[in-house]
Amino acid sequence: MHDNFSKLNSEQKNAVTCTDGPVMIIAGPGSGKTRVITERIAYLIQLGIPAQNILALTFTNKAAKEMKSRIHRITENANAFSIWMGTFHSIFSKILRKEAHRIKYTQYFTIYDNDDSVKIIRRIIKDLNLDKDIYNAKSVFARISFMKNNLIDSQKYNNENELIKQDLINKREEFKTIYEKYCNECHKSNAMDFDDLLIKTHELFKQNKNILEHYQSIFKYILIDEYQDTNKAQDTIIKQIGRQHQNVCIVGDDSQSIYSFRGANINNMLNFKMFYTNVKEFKLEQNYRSTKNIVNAANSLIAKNKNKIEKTIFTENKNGTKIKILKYINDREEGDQISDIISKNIVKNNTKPSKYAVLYRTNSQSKVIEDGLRKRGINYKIFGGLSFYQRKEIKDVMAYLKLIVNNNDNESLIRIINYPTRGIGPTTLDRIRKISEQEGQSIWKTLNSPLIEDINVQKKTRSRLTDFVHMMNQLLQLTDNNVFEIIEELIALTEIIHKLKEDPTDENINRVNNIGELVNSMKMFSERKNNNTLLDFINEVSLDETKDNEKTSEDYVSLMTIHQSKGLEFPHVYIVGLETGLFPSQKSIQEPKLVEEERRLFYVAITRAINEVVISHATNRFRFGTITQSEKSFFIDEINPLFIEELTYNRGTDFLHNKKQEWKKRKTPPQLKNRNLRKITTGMSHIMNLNINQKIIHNIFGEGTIKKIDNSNGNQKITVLFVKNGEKVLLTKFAKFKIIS
DNA sequence: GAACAACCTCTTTTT
DNA sequence: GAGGTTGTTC
Ligand SMILES: Nc1ncnc2c1ncn2[C@@H]1O[C@H](COP(=O)(O)OP(=O)(O)OP(=O)(O)O)[C@@H](O)[C@H]1O
Repeated sequence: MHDNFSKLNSEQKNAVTCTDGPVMIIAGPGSGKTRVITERIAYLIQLGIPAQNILALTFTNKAAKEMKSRIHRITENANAFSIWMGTFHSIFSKILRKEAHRIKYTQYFTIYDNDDSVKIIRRIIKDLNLDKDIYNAKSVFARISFMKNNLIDSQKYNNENELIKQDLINKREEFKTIYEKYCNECHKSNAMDFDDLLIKTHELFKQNKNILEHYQSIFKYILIDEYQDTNKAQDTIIKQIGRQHQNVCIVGDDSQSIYSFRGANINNMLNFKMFYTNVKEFKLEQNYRSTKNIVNAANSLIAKNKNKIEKTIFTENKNGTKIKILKYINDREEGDQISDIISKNIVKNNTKPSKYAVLYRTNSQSKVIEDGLRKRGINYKIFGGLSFYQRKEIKDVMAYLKLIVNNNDNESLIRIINYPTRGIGPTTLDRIRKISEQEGQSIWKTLNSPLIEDINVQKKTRSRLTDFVHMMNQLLQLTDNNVFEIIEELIALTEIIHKLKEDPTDENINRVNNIGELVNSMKMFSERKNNNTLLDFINEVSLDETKDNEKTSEDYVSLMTIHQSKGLEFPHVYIVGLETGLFPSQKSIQEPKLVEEERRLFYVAITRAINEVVISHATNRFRFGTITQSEKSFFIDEINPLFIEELTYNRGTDFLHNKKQEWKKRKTPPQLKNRNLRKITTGMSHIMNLNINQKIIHNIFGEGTIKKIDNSNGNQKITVLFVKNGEKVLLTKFAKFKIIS
């Protein structure tokens, strides 16, 4: 009855057609999990299930986009487009806008990004006169975020003895106060951070039975991709909705769990069977994506992880070529040469740029690749990173726009009250904030009221304040105009561009251009038929959902972090920067658990490839304004040497025309095998002469006392209680520390 | 009190 | 390489 079924194997078919009741698919990369989800959606619609009753969730916007286009490919049914599909955050934000009044927000609430959140927390810490080194704003925020994602609010925190103990050890007695103040500040500003989008949804459903029932009756069929990366908040909301109809289909792979830093927990997936009744479980073992060599290499890598569900992953695809390991003298050379190889292969094999992807651990690595590709005139697109909308000048303009929609947004007001500079400095601002705090109202309310007369400032400053209020009031009138008119008026009234042009440094010219681009995109936005209000615009920007300019060509080399590449596939994959300290990250190296997660990340990277994987590393890298030396990542040596070949590059020769001579095989695989095995064993038997209660000083965690020493399997682990950072498990092989007693 | 320049600090990964 | 913080000048 359905053409595409011919393209499914029998297990996949079963998973697709088993539409009633809870279904769980745990399977390896490239085994068709996403395909099963998309086919299932098409199948449900074909069965006559109204599209509005289907909820399909993903973690990233890119995954959502990918799934939409896959559905587009397999069904002509126009209905398919009215399913609820998107990231958790975007779907929940829609629900929250609609129901905001029930949880004491208005539908115009602002969404704060991480920078906004950290700034607010920094301000709170300063207001409380706390030590900014002990209360590092970023780590306090990370901790708040972690708790929110685990549904621990500031009240529940009181019962979390373990967490309280950690904070005491870290000398952060006031953590709870900050947490409370932060939540208050957001609420008073009618603003939610990313995590609030989850926990407020949870709260909404918990407190309003009828609302929950309403959404249960809408979302009769729920499908979620990459379930291994759900956190507690997300898992709980799905349970709230899903328990009614039990038609929940989850798909995931524990070996691809790479988001534990934002609270993801694979136990959510593993416990699925306990919450729902009669869970049907499907296993997909055949990889349809990659060559045998790639599958084998990936298998040999992930075998090094102790923590995993055993799975067999095999493929019937052709053998393919070995993974190439390339070594360069520095990062510039790496970027340049990788670009060169891609550029030449595009010509040589007559392939499209879109068949190539360059993947990396950190966003900052994109720079050198970008330069190389641009130099050669190759189309490329960088995903993520410091996006356009995170640039200072754009955030400044956006802050005005957010204020127009939600004038209680303190954070945005503080951002722009003196931008462009208009003589309202920190002291004045502090006074206004104090009064607002006393009155229990937003800063704007204070400014826009007779209270402005009570602020203890000089005449001059007061008139600056009233000028500002006057200007803002003019802007606020524009709320319902079209977004293009708003931005034009905003630029005219604030003189932002005018002031930047007065001092035409390169940087400022760039800023003017960027603002120009923002104006352009708002112009395009304003020409939409619907969903074209300022609130819509801000919402899309905040959730990073901005539709790409249709104008840009589709044919480009993709540059992205491995995190973003999850769920995607490319014929040719280049993984750059495989250096210990970068990948795995310096911050992970010390804790075995984190190393395992990084290893999974590498696993994800390799398994994105259809035909070819090329891995590179550089001996010198420009980081932190200085050149740092780095060694080849030990992850490379964990791949069975049978599946890789290491090559070293001779500068100044031409790769394309005379491959054999340019790329000299540095080691033949058998030699390599022995060499590496020896290396790993010597590396492992790294046992230092240490004693319990010895004091050490660590390069990152500072002073601490050794509490436990574990010499089993030659890989010495020590448990250290740090004065400032609490207890950590370190591998002495990697940890940088000195013994001080 | 505000503005600007000079220093310091920190960069994992995402919504 | 961009934020915040500190120091100096107006
Ligand atoms: N039965 C099949 N026959 C042929 N090709 C298939 C089959 N099932 C899936 N594929 C193809 O295999 C590739 C991988 O599928 P898909 O992306 O759904 O896998 P996945 O399990 O979601 O992978 P990952 O977990 O790595 O994201 C896709 O190109 C898909 O079209």
